[in-house]
Amino acid sequence: MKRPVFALVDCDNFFVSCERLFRPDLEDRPVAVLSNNDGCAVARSSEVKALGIPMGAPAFKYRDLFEKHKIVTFSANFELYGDISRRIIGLLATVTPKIEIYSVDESFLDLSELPTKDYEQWGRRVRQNILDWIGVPVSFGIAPSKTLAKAAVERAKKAPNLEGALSLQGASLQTIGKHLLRIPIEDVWGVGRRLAAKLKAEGVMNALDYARMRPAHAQQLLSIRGRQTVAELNGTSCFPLEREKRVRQSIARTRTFGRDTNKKEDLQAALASFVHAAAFRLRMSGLRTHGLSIFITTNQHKPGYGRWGGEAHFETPTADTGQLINAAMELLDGCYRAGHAYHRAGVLLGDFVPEDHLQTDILGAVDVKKEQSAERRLRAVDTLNERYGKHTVRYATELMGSAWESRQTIKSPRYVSDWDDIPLVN
DNA sequence: TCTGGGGTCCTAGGACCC
DNA sequence: TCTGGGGTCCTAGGACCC
Repeated sequence: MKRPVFALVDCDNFFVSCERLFRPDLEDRPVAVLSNNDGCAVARSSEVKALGIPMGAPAFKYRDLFEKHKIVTFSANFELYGDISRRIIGLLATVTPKIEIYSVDESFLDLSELPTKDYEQWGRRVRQNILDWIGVPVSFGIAPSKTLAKAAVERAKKAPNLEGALSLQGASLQTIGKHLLRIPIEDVWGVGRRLAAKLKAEGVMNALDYARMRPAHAQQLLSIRGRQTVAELNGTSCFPLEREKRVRQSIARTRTFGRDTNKKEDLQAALASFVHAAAFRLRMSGLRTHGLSIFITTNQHKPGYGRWGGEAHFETPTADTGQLINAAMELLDGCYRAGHAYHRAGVLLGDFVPEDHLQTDILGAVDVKKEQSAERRLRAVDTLNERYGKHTVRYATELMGSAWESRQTIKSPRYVSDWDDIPLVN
Protein backbone atom coordinates (compact mmCIF):
# COMPACT_ATOMS: atom_id res chain seq x y z
CA MET A 1 0.00 0.00 0.00
CA LYS A 2 1.09 3.50 -0.79
CA ARG A 3 2.21 5.67 2.06
CA PRO A 4 -0.47 8.19 2.88
CA VAL A 5 -0.11 11.85 1.97
CA PHE A 6 -2.23 13.83 4.39
CA ALA A 7 -3.94 17.08 3.52
CA LEU A 8 -5.69 19.03 6.23
CA VAL A 9 -8.36 21.42 5.00
CA ASP A 10 -9.08 23.98 7.67
CA CYS A 11 -11.68 26.73 7.29
CA ASP A 12 -10.44 30.20 8.16
CA ASN A 13 -12.30 31.72 11.14
CA PHE A 14 -15.13 29.36 10.27
CA PHE A 15 -18.13 30.72 12.19
CA VAL A 16 -17.20 34.28 11.25
CA SER A 17 -16.82 33.29 7.59
CA CYS A 18 -20.30 31.72 7.68
CA GLU A 19 -21.83 34.91 9.07
CA ARG A 20 -20.06 36.98 6.44
CA LEU A 21 -21.51 34.85 3.64
CA PHE A 22 -24.84 36.56 4.14
CA ARG A 23 -23.40 39.88 5.24
CA PRO A 24 -20.80 40.84 2.65
CA ASP A 25 -20.74 44.31 4.19
CA LEU A 26 -18.73 42.75 7.05
CA GLU A 27 -15.91 41.55 4.80
CA ASP A 28 -13.13 43.73 6.20
CA ARG A 29 -14.69 44.59 9.52
CA PRO A 30 -13.90 43.01 12.88
CA VAL A 31 -16.44 40.24 13.64
CA ALA A 32 -16.80 37.88 16.60
CA VAL A 33 -19.20 35.00 17.28
CA LEU A 34 -20.24 34.48 20.89
CA SER A 35 -21.08 31.32 22.83
CA ASN A 36 -24.30 30.39 24.60
CA ASN A 37 -25.75 33.35 26.54
CA ASP A 38 -23.40 35.55 24.52
CA GLY A 39 -20.86 34.72 27.22
CA CYS A 40 -17.53 34.51 25.45
CA ALA A 41 -15.94 34.69 22.02
CA VAL A 42 -15.79 31.33 20.22
CA ALA A 43 -14.74 32.65 16.80
CA ARG A 44 -12.88 35.78 15.79
CA SER A 45 -12.09 37.41 12.49
CA SER A 46 -8.44 38.18 11.80
CA GLU A 47 -9.13 41.84 12.68
CA VAL A 48 -10.38 40.76 16.12
CA LYS A 49 -7.41 38.44 16.65
CA ALA A 50 -5.10 41.35 15.79
CA LEU A 51 -6.70 43.38 18.58
CA GLY A 52 -5.43 40.78 21.05
CA ILE A 53 -8.82 39.34 21.97
CA PRO A 54 -8.13 35.68 22.78
CA MET A 55 -10.23 32.62 22.04
CA GLY A 56 -12.82 32.16 24.79
CA ALA A 57 -12.54 35.77 25.91
CA PRO A 58 -15.43 36.60 28.30
CA ALA A 59 -17.53 39.21 26.51
CA PHE A 60 -18.11 41.35 29.61
CA LYS A 61 -14.38 41.77 30.21
CA TYR A 62 -13.79 43.00 26.70
CA ARG A 63 -16.90 45.17 26.36
CA ASP A 64 -14.88 48.39 26.07
CA LEU A 65 -12.64 46.99 23.37
CA PHE A 66 -15.67 45.66 21.50
CA GLU A 67 -17.27 49.09 21.53
CA LYS A 68 -14.13 51.04 20.79
CA HIS A 69 -13.37 49.06 17.65
CA LYS A 70 -17.01 48.60 16.63
CA ILE A 71 -16.66 44.83 16.64
CA VAL A 72 -19.75 43.22 15.13
CA THR A 73 -20.93 40.35 17.32
CA PHE A 74 -23.25 37.41 16.67
CA SER A 75 -24.81 34.76 18.91
CA ALA A 76 -23.71 31.35 17.66
CA ASN A 77 -26.00 29.97 14.92
CA PHE A 78 -25.07 26.31 14.71
CA GLU A 79 -27.77 25.37 12.19
CA LEU A 80 -26.11 27.74 9.75
CA TYR A 81 -22.57 26.52 10.45
CA GLY A 82 -23.61 22.88 10.14
CA ASP A 83 -25.22 23.50 6.79
CA ILE A 84 -22.20 25.32 5.35
CA SER A 85 -19.94 22.60 6.75
CA ARG A 86 -21.91 19.90 4.90
CA ARG A 87 -21.59 21.84 1.65
CA ILE A 88 -17.81 22.03 1.97
CA ILE A 89 -17.54 18.33 2.80
CA GLY A 90 -19.74 17.55 -0.19
CA LEU A 91 -17.37 19.45 -2.45
CA LEU A 92 -14.27 17.81 -0.96
CA ALA A 93 -15.86 14.38 -1.39
CA THR A 94 -15.98 15.00 -5.14
CA VAL A 95 -12.22 15.55 -5.08
CA THR A 96 -11.34 12.33 -3.25
CA PRO A 97 -13.33 9.60 -1.46
CA LYS A 98 -10.52 9.31 1.06
CA ILE A 99 -11.81 11.86 3.51
CA GLU A 100 -12.04 12.01 7.28
CA ILE A 101 -14.42 14.61 8.69
CA TYR A 102 -12.46 15.69 11.72
CA SER A 103 -14.64 18.52 13.00
CA VAL A 104 -17.19 21.04 11.78
CA ASP A 105 -14.44 23.06 10.11
CA GLU A 106 -11.62 20.59 9.45
CA SER A 107 -11.21 17.53 7.24
CA PHE A 108 -8.25 15.28 6.53
CA LEU A 109 -7.78 13.90 3.01
CA ASP A 110 -5.40 11.24 1.76
CA LEU A 111 -3.81 12.48 -1.47
CA SER A 112 -1.56 9.48 -2.15
CA GLU A 113 -3.62 8.46 -5.20
CA LEU A 114 -3.61 11.94 -6.69
CA PRO A 115 -2.17 12.05 -10.25
CA THR A 116 -0.20 15.22 -9.51
CA LYS A 117 2.66 15.66 -7.07
CA ASP A 118 2.39 19.41 -7.05
CA TYR A 119 0.26 19.41 -3.92
CA GLU A 120 0.46 23.13 -3.28
CA GLN A 121 -0.85 24.03 -6.73
CA TRP A 122 -3.57 21.44 -6.33
CA GLY A 123 -4.49 22.80 -2.91
CA ARG A 124 -4.73 26.35 -4.20
CA ARG A 125 -7.04 25.24 -6.99
CA VAL A 126 -9.42 23.42 -4.62
CA ARG A 127 -9.26 26.35 -2.26
CA GLN A 128 -10.34 28.67 -5.07
CA ASN A 129 -13.22 26.32 -5.97
CA ILE A 130 -14.50 26.35 -2.38
CA LEU A 131 -14.22 30.12 -2.33
CA ASP A 132 -16.06 30.50 -5.65
CA TRP A 133 -18.83 27.98 -5.05
CA ILE A 134 -19.42 28.24 -1.32
CA GLY A 135 -17.69 31.44 -0.33
CA VAL A 136 -15.69 30.23 2.68
CA PRO A 137 -11.92 30.77 2.73
CA VAL A 138 -9.93 27.65 3.69
CA SER A 139 -6.27 26.74 4.11
CA PHE A 140 -4.42 23.57 3.10
CA GLY A 141 -1.57 21.83 4.92
CA ILE A 142 -0.01 18.81 3.23
CA ALA A 143 2.48 16.43 4.87
CA PRO A 144 3.36 12.77 5.52
CA SER A 145 1.68 12.80 8.95
CA LYS A 146 -1.40 14.41 10.45
CA THR A 147 0.59 16.33 13.05
CA LEU A 148 2.83 17.80 10.34
CA ALA A 149 -0.22 18.60 8.19
CA LYS A 150 -1.62 20.50 11.17
CA ALA A 151 1.67 22.35 11.51
CA ALA A 152 1.67 23.15 7.78
CA VAL A 153 -1.83 24.64 7.94
CA GLU A 154 -0.76 26.71 10.90
CA ARG A 155 2.06 28.16 8.81
CA ALA A 156 -0.09 28.58 5.68
CA LYS A 157 -2.54 30.74 7.64
CA LYS A 158 0.20 33.00 8.96
CA ALA A 159 2.12 33.53 5.72
CA PRO A 160 -0.01 35.27 3.01
CA ASN A 161 2.64 34.62 0.36
CA LEU A 162 1.78 30.90 0.56
CA GLU A 163 -1.68 31.68 -0.85
CA GLY A 164 -3.42 29.32 1.53
CA ALA A 165 -1.46 26.12 0.93
CA LEU A 166 1.80 24.71 2.27
CA SER A 167 3.16 21.27 1.48
CA LEU A 168 5.87 19.64 3.58
CA GLN A 169 5.53 16.41 1.60
CA GLY A 170 8.98 15.45 0.37
CA ALA A 171 10.47 18.64 1.82
CA SER A 172 14.04 18.60 3.15
CA LEU A 173 14.65 18.26 6.89
CA GLN A 174 16.02 21.77 6.79
CA THR A 175 12.83 23.22 5.30
CA ILE A 176 10.62 21.34 7.72
CA GLY A 177 12.82 22.42 10.61
CA LYS A 178 12.57 26.04 9.54
CA HIS A 179 8.77 25.88 9.80
CA LEU A 180 8.68 23.86 13.03
CA LEU A 181 11.01 26.35 14.69
CA ARG A 182 8.37 29.04 14.21
CA ILE A 183 5.53 27.08 15.82
CA PRO A 184 5.23 27.71 19.57
CA ILE A 185 4.97 24.52 21.61
CA GLU A 186 1.38 25.26 22.70
CA ASP A 187 0.28 25.31 19.04
CA VAL A 188 1.39 21.73 18.38
CA TRP A 189 -1.50 19.29 17.92
CA GLY A 190 -1.98 17.37 21.17
CA VAL A 191 -0.29 19.93 23.40
CA GLY A 192 -2.65 21.89 25.63
CA ARG A 193 -2.02 24.32 28.45
CA ARG A 194 -0.83 21.74 30.97
CA LEU A 195 1.53 19.85 28.71
CA ALA A 196 2.91 23.10 27.27
CA ALA A 197 3.96 24.15 30.77
CA LYS A 198 5.52 20.74 31.39
CA LEU A 199 7.45 20.86 28.11
CA LYS A 200 8.64 24.43 28.61
CA ALA A 201 10.01 23.43 32.01
CA GLU A 202 12.18 20.95 30.09
CA GLY A 203 13.31 23.65 27.68
CA VAL A 204 11.06 22.45 24.85
CA MET A 205 9.80 25.76 23.51
CA ASN A 206 8.69 25.07 19.94
CA ALA A 207 7.71 22.28 17.53
CA LEU A 208 11.31 21.74 16.44
CA ASP A 209 12.49 21.18 20.02
CA TYR A 210 9.64 18.71 20.42
CA ALA A 211 10.61 16.85 17.23
CA ARG A 212 14.14 16.46 18.60
CA MET A 213 13.09 14.94 21.93
CA ARG A 214 14.12 11.38 22.71
CA PRO A 215 11.02 9.22 22.10
CA ALA A 216 11.41 7.40 25.42
CA HIS A 217 11.71 10.68 27.25
CA ALA A 218 8.61 12.06 25.51
CA GLN A 219 6.68 8.95 26.51
CA GLN A 220 7.78 9.14 30.10
CA LEU A 221 6.83 12.80 30.31
CA LEU A 222 3.63 12.86 28.23
CA SER A 223 2.56 9.21 27.91
CA ILE A 224 2.16 7.30 24.69
CA ARG A 225 0.61 10.19 22.79
CA GLY A 226 3.79 12.22 23.37
CA ARG A 227 5.98 9.54 21.84
CA GLN A 228 3.66 9.27 18.84
CA THR A 229 3.74 13.03 18.34
CA VAL A 230 7.55 13.02 18.24
CA ALA A 231 7.41 10.35 15.52
CA GLU A 232 4.73 12.28 13.61
CA LEU A 233 6.78 15.49 13.72
CA ASN A 234 9.64 13.50 12.18
CA GLY A 235 7.42 12.36 9.33
CA THR A 236 6.38 8.92 10.57
CA SER A 237 2.61 8.64 10.54
CA CYS A 238 1.09 7.13 13.71
CA PHE A 239 -2.48 8.39 13.35
CA PRO A 240 -4.15 6.94 10.25
CA LEU A 241 -6.97 8.49 8.24
CA GLU A 242 -10.23 7.40 9.83
CA ARG A 243 -12.88 7.32 7.15
CA GLU A 244 -15.38 5.33 9.19
CA LYS A 245 -17.32 7.29 11.73
CA ARG A 246 -16.48 6.11 15.22
CA VAL A 247 -19.20 4.42 17.17
CA ARG A 248 -20.63 7.00 19.50
CA GLN A 249 -19.61 6.45 23.15
CA SER A 250 -21.66 9.12 24.88
CA ILE A 251 -24.23 11.83 24.26
CA ALA A 252 -24.24 14.94 26.41
CA ARG A 253 -26.55 17.93 26.67
CA THR A 254 -25.40 20.58 29.13
CA ARG A 255 -26.19 24.28 29.43
CA THR A 256 -25.37 27.31 31.47
CA PHE A 257 -28.71 28.91 32.33
CA GLY A 258 -29.94 32.23 31.00
CA ARG A 259 -30.20 33.28 34.66
CA ASP A 260 -29.47 31.55 37.97
CA THR A 261 -32.38 29.85 39.70
CA ASN A 262 -33.13 28.07 42.98
CA LYS A 263 -36.48 26.69 41.85
CA LYS A 264 -36.77 22.96 41.40
CA GLU A 265 -39.26 23.43 38.55
CA ASP A 266 -36.61 25.26 36.52
CA LEU A 267 -34.17 22.40 36.99
CA GLN A 268 -36.87 19.87 36.11
CA ALA A 269 -37.68 21.74 32.92
CA ALA A 270 -34.02 22.11 31.99
CA LEU A 271 -33.16 18.45 32.58
CA ALA A 272 -36.30 17.25 30.77
CA SER A 273 -35.36 19.37 27.76
CA PHE A 274 -31.81 18.04 27.79
CA VAL A 275 -33.05 14.46 28.02
CA HIS A 276 -35.45 15.12 25.15
CA ALA A 277 -32.64 16.39 22.93
CA ALA A 278 -30.18 13.67 23.95
CA ALA A 279 -32.72 10.87 23.49
CA PHE A 280 -33.59 12.21 20.04
CA ARG A 281 -29.94 12.08 19.09
CA LEU A 282 -29.73 8.57 20.57
CA ARG A 283 -32.60 7.33 18.39
CA MET A 284 -31.24 9.06 15.30
CA SER A 285 -27.96 7.21 15.92
CA GLY A 286 -29.84 3.90 16.05
CA LEU A 287 -28.79 3.28 19.66
CA ARG A 288 -30.22 2.53 23.06
CA THR A 289 -28.63 3.27 26.39
CA HIS A 290 -27.99 1.43 29.64
CA GLY A 291 -26.98 4.55 31.53
CA LEU A 292 -28.07 8.10 32.27
CA SER A 293 -26.47 10.60 34.60
CA ILE A 294 -27.36 14.16 35.52
CA PHE A 295 -25.61 17.00 37.29
CA ILE A 296 -26.53 20.43 38.60
CA THR A 297 -24.00 23.08 39.65
CA THR A 298 -23.74 26.58 41.01
CA ASN A 299 -21.51 29.20 39.36
CA GLN A 300 -17.99 27.91 39.14
CA HIS A 301 -16.61 31.46 39.16
CA LYS A 302 -18.23 32.31 42.48
CA PRO A 303 -17.23 31.23 45.99
CA GLY A 304 -19.01 28.19 47.42
CA TYR A 305 -19.16 26.42 44.09
CA GLY A 306 -20.95 23.10 44.31
CA ARG A 307 -21.77 20.22 41.99
CA TRP A 308 -24.32 17.47 42.61
CA GLY A 309 -25.65 14.64 40.53
CA GLY A 310 -26.44 10.99 40.17
CA GLU A 311 -26.50 8.02 37.85
CA ALA A 312 -29.18 5.58 36.77
CA HIS A 313 -28.71 2.17 35.18
CA PHE A 314 -31.26 0.47 32.93
CA GLU A 315 -31.12 -3.30 32.88
CA THR A 316 -32.96 -3.24 29.55
CA PRO A 317 -31.45 -0.57 27.31
CA THR A 318 -33.86 2.17 26.31
CA ALA A 319 -34.26 5.15 24.03
CA ASP A 320 -37.63 6.16 25.44
CA THR A 321 -37.68 9.86 26.30
CA GLY A 322 -40.44 9.37 28.87
CA GLN A 323 -38.59 6.66 30.73
CA LEU A 324 -35.36 8.65 30.64
CA ILE A 325 -37.09 11.80 31.92
CA ASN A 326 -38.59 9.84 34.80
CA ALA A 327 -35.16 8.54 35.73
CA ALA A 328 -33.67 12.04 35.51
CA MET A 329 -36.43 13.45 37.77
CA GLU A 330 -35.74 10.76 40.37
CA LEU A 331 -32.04 11.58 40.31
CA LEU A 332 -32.86 15.25 40.71
CA ASP A 333 -35.08 14.47 43.72
CA GLY A 334 -32.05 12.76 45.23
CA CYS A 335 -29.64 15.67 44.87
CA TYR A 336 -31.69 18.89 44.79
CA ARG A 337 -31.45 21.15 47.84
CA ALA A 338 -33.40 24.38 48.09
CA GLY A 339 -31.39 27.54 48.60
CA HIS A 340 -28.60 27.16 46.09
CA ALA A 341 -28.30 29.47 43.10
CA TYR A 342 -28.13 26.90 40.34
CA HIS A 343 -26.26 28.07 37.28
CA ARG A 344 -25.73 25.07 35.03
CA ALA A 345 -27.04 21.55 34.50
CA GLY A 346 -26.54 18.62 32.20
CA VAL A 347 -27.52 15.15 31.11
CA LEU A 348 -25.18 12.43 29.92
CA LEU A 349 -26.11 9.19 28.19
CA GLY A 350 -23.57 6.39 27.91
CA ASP A 351 -23.12 2.62 27.66
CA PHE A 352 -24.91 2.08 24.35
CA VAL A 353 -26.07 -0.91 22.32
CA PRO A 354 -27.24 -0.78 18.70
CA GLU A 355 -31.04 -1.03 18.60
CA ASP A 356 -30.96 -3.83 16.02
CA HIS A 357 -28.58 -5.83 18.16
CA LEU A 358 -30.52 -6.13 21.36
CA GLN A 359 -29.91 -9.11 23.54
CA THR A 360 -32.70 -11.64 23.53
CA ASP A 361 -34.87 -11.22 26.55
CA ILE A 362 -34.49 -14.68 28.01
CA LEU A 363 -36.46 -13.93 31.14
CA GLY A 364 -39.44 -12.59 29.24
CA ALA A 365 -39.37 -9.45 31.35
CA VAL A 366 -40.15 -7.22 28.40
CA ASP A 367 -43.74 -6.66 27.43
CA VAL A 368 -43.45 -6.84 23.65
CA LYS A 369 -46.78 -5.16 22.96
CA LYS A 370 -45.99 -2.27 25.25
CA GLU A 371 -42.57 -1.94 23.64
CA GLN A 372 -44.03 -1.71 20.18
CA SER A 373 -46.55 0.92 21.13
CA ALA A 374 -43.84 2.98 22.83
CA GLU A 375 -41.75 2.74 19.70
CA ARG A 376 -44.63 3.95 17.52
CA ARG A 377 -45.24 6.86 19.87
CA LEU A 378 -41.58 7.91 19.82
CA ARG A 379 -41.39 7.64 16.06
CA ALA A 380 -44.47 9.83 15.70
CA VAL A 381 -43.00 12.49 17.98
CA ASP A 382 -39.68 12.44 16.12
CA THR A 383 -41.40 12.74 12.75
CA LEU A 384 -43.46 15.72 13.87
CA ASN A 385 -40.46 17.48 15.39
CA GLU A 386 -38.34 16.88 12.32
CA ARG A 387 -41.03 18.16 10.00
CA TYR A 388 -42.35 21.13 11.93
CA GLY A 389 -39.46 22.14 14.18
CA LYS A 390 -37.85 20.57 17.22
CA HIS A 391 -40.23 22.13 19.75
CA THR A 392 -43.47 21.01 18.11
CA VAL A 393 -44.14 18.14 20.52
CA ARG A 394 -42.62 18.40 23.99
CA TYR A 395 -43.01 16.73 27.33
CA ALA A 396 -45.00 18.71 29.88
CA THR A 397 -42.05 18.70 32.29
CA GLU A 398 -40.04 20.72 29.80
CA LEU A 399 -42.45 23.63 30.24
CA MET A 400 -42.30 23.85 34.03
CA GLY A 401 -39.76 26.66 34.02
CA SER A 402 -37.83 28.86 31.65
CA ALA A 403 -35.01 30.42 33.68
CA TRP A 404 -32.55 28.02 32.08
CA GLU A 405 -33.27 29.08 28.50
CA SER A 406 -30.30 30.86 27.06
CA ARG A 407 -30.21 34.46 26.04
CA GLN A 408 -29.26 34.85 22.43
CA THR A 409 -29.75 38.48 21.74
CA ILE A 410 -27.86 38.89 18.52
CA LYS A 411 -28.40 35.69 16.57
CA SER A 412 -28.30 35.90 12.80
CA PRO A 413 -31.34 34.70 10.81
CA ARG A 414 -31.61 31.04 9.87
CA TYR A 415 -30.72 31.87 6.27
CA VAL A 416 -30.57 28.26 5.15
CA SER A 417 -32.73 26.31 7.60
CA ASP A 418 -35.99 28.27 7.77
CA TRP A 419 -38.14 29.36 4.83
CA ASP A 420 -39.04 32.56 6.64
CA ASP A 421 -35.39 33.56 7.00
CA ILE A 422 -34.20 32.96 3.46
CA PRO A 423 -32.67 36.17 2.15
CA LEU A 424 -34.55 38.02 -0.60
CA VAL A 425 -32.77 39.36 -3.63
CA ASN A 426 -34.41 42.42 -5.13
C1' DT B 1 -24.75 41.65 36.21
C1' DC B 2 -22.12 39.28 32.59
C1' DT B 3 -16.91 33.44 31.87
C1' DG B 4 -19.62 27.63 26.12
C1' DG B 5 -20.67 22.93 24.71
C1' DG B 6 -19.78 18.28 23.12
C1' DG B 7 -16.74 14.95 22.62
C1' DT B 8 -12.36 11.35 23.03
C1' DC B 9 -8.41 8.94 25.03
C1' DC B 10 -4.94 7.55 28.64
C1' DT B 11 -3.49 6.25 33.21
C1' DA B 12 -3.60 4.84 37.90
C1' DG B 13 -5.58 2.31 41.32
C1' DG B 14 -8.78 -0.91 43.33
C1' DA B 15 -11.52 -5.19 43.11
C1' DC B 16 -11.53 -9.64 41.85
C1' DC B 17 -10.01 -14.03 39.92
C1' DC B 18 -6.94 -18.02 39.29
C1' DT C 1 4.10 -13.07 62.07
C1' DC C 2 5.21 -14.91 57.79
C1' DT C 3 2.93 -13.56 52.78
C1' DG C 4 2.97 -14.32 44.66
C1' DG C 5 2.24 -13.11 40.35
C1' DG C 6 -0.40 -12.03 36.65
C1' DG C 7 -4.46 -10.92 34.27
C1' DT C 8 -8.92 -8.35 33.52
C1' DC C 9 -12.38 -5.13 34.38
C1' DC C 10 -14.13 -0.89 36.09
C1' DT C 11 -13.96 3.87 37.50
C1' DA C 12 -12.30 8.47 38.46
C1' DG C 13 -9.53 11.97 37.15
C1' DG C 14 -6.83 14.39 34.04
C1' DA C 15 -5.50 15.67 29.66
C1' DC C 16 -6.64 16.86 24.98
C1' DC C 17 -9.50 18.35 20.71
C1' DC C 18 -12.64 21.75 18.03
